[in-house]
Amino acid sequence: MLKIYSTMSRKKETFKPMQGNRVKLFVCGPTVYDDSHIGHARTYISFDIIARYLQYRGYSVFYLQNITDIDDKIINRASELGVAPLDLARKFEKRYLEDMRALGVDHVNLHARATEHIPEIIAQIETLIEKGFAYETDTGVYFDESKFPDFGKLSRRNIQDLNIHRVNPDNTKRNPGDFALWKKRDEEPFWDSPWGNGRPGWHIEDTAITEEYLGQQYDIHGGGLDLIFPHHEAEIAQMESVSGKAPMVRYWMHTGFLNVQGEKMSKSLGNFITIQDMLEKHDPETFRFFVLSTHYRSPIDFSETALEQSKNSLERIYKLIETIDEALESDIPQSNDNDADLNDKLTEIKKQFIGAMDNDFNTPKALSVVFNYIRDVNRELDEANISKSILIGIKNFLMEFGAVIGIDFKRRICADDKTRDLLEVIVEVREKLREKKDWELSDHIRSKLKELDFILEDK
RNA sequence: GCCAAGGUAGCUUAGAGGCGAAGCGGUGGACUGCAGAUCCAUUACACGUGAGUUCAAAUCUCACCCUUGGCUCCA
Repeated sequence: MLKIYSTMSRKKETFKPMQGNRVKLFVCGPTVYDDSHIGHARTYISFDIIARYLQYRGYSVFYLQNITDIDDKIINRASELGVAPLDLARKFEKRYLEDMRALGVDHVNLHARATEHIPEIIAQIETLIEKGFAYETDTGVYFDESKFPDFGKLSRRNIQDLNIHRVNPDNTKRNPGDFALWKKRDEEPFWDSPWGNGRPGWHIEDTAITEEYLGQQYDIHGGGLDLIFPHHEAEIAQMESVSGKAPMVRYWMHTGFLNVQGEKMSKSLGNFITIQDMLEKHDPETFRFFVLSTHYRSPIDFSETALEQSKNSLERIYKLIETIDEALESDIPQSNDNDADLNDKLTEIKKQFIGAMDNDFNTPKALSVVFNYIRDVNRELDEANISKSILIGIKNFLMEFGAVIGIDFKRRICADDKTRDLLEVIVEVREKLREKKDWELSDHIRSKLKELDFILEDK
């Protein structure tokens, strides 16, 4: 039975989709004004694994993500660079999508741009005005926080506290905490609206997009911890006011922050790492493993040593797959007396794996289950007490596990055909030397190959 | 100030009243010409401090110490 921790209740709740086994999942996408960083990667890998696991458990998942391609940050950055805001947004959207592909994050079914949903945004704002939740001033249209008493229910704050902290109150607003639905602007880019030229506020694009594709109520809404307030709070206020229905979503899921060597990642500290920077030094698989070795809600600390540990741990799984493949090509028996026991064991491990993941996607626990099993399998292999039929079952399980965490354990071979042929020749020659017990020269070849990043291991 | 999350072996992380965790790393052994991988053993009487509840506390309660984060730019 799958349980999901919901930020709304601050408890693990039994997961039950609104509609049979269909899961409607929305995760807040990036504002595309700069390259994505490894914190984004953490969040989107986490939700990628969550979507994958839901599918593994038999749910039919529709995973929707917005692209915020109109926003003050985009406009500011574009004017610094002297380019058109929408051109800048397209450029970074493209880079974002490339980064995600490189990381194996590929379970989003639909990306929806804010600027392609202006009519839906305007319609929602009109409804909010009609229902008395929003009002127009000289500078824009604002959501009237005082009309939505539930404001703050997700972040557990009260409106009084919030009003103290408002930094630059727009003095046309009724309450300091009221937030913009529509900003009246005559500078590009702007769209025509019932309130004149302008552009949407920050929060409205998500509710317009989710209402369009998922409806007024849906199953899971995800994002980084930093979005709880004010972004998700504003979304709830907008959507529940528009629809008159609550809750807007049944499960609110938030990922913890990624820190760099114990500190928050920020440009001023000089520890800001983009996904592209990170991928120059590390495999995407290593980074995915690093992400899933910590629970998605906990903070995770990025460091070179942590990545090194992840790389080495991951190696253990690759190694076992290789060993199994070799065993399958050898002349071990198709089946033996030990099969029944080992089959039971495998069934038990699968159960434990599902048990771990069903507990709010506890990937570290799932890993420990898998690693425990790997040691057992290695022992059986060492004792040569295992049949082909069992090995096939084990390999299938490992590959299935890989599919859930988004890592293909079939090792990628990067070398081209010619290089591979050349390596074959070298290995063959070295084998001859070893037959002649010319250890000095064969060790020399092995160490030279290692300098070129080819690891040669004798049986 | 207000609100969170956390302090578990050398490192990274799970667990959340009884059955002593997983990986990485170190050391020793088996195997190997050597190395690597693998296995075994060990590092390891693990749970921030002090009190309390309990037959039983890493887990519950209280106090305290420390760390990090949020408080309308944020994944």
